[in-house]
Amino acid sequence: MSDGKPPPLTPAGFQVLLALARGNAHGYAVMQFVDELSGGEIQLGPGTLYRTLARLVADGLVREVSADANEEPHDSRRRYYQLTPLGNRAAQREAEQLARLVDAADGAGLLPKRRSA
Amino acid sequence: MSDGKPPPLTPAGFQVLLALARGNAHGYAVMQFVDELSGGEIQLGPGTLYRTLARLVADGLVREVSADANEEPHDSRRRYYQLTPLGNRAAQREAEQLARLVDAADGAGLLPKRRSA
DNA sequence: TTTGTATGTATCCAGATCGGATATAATGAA
DNA sequence: TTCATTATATCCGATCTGGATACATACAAA
Repeated sequence: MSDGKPPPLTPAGFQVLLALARGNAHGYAVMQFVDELSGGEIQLGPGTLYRTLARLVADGLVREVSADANEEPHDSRRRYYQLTPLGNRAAQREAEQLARLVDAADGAGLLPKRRSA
Repeated sequence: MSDGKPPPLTPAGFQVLLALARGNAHGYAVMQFVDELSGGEIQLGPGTLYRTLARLVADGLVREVSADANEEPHDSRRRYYQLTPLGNRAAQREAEQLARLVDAADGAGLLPKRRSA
């Protein structure tokens, strides 16, 4: 089985998993998603991106899949990736961890007007 | 001035700033706070902790202060730290960044029952 | 056809960061 | 005195990152 408990995530690793949680994507699209979501403040860069993808595949959190056919012109360079069940659980764990952090930040008055109600 | 825009934060750096946002504290207390907040899943360890504190001080995000006198027995080993205004802004920025990430994770269905309403 | 630009993946390197071990010392209780 | 806990500090190997570089395909324009 590729199951058990997921290995610890790096910050870049979570960014990639989060992008893939919205649907299968190829590397370059992941890069753009991260850039847009952060308003340009976080950028992966090719080095970190493809290295991270390779590690996630090696750890069983992500797998490569053939183009979903619903893609338009079919660009032969693209390599698509998909979350595995293990990767999904890892992303959930990390998201909950981050949510706890955000709650604490909110409680410390670091956020404008959040979930205080 | 120590102002301008705050330098980028490392994950460990934010953990420390978040702990200090709740009030001045000494290093060991910061370590325990991080451990408890994460339910034991994140541990700083002395190496990362004191190295990070030194860097934050060097960057002007944190300053050392004398024991607040409201402390009980007065342990001469303890060194207390306090957020600077710059450090507070850096923590705010990072907290907002993380909140955006958590929102995205929620939108992708990675969180149990969050702010979806 | 040729040229040029954007897209897409991949690897390499120097520097930054981290976890854990180790060292040292003061505190407080037995 | 003895001992475990608290507290700070430094060192080392391993990991992670950003940016440069390289290379190839797609596509539009000339």
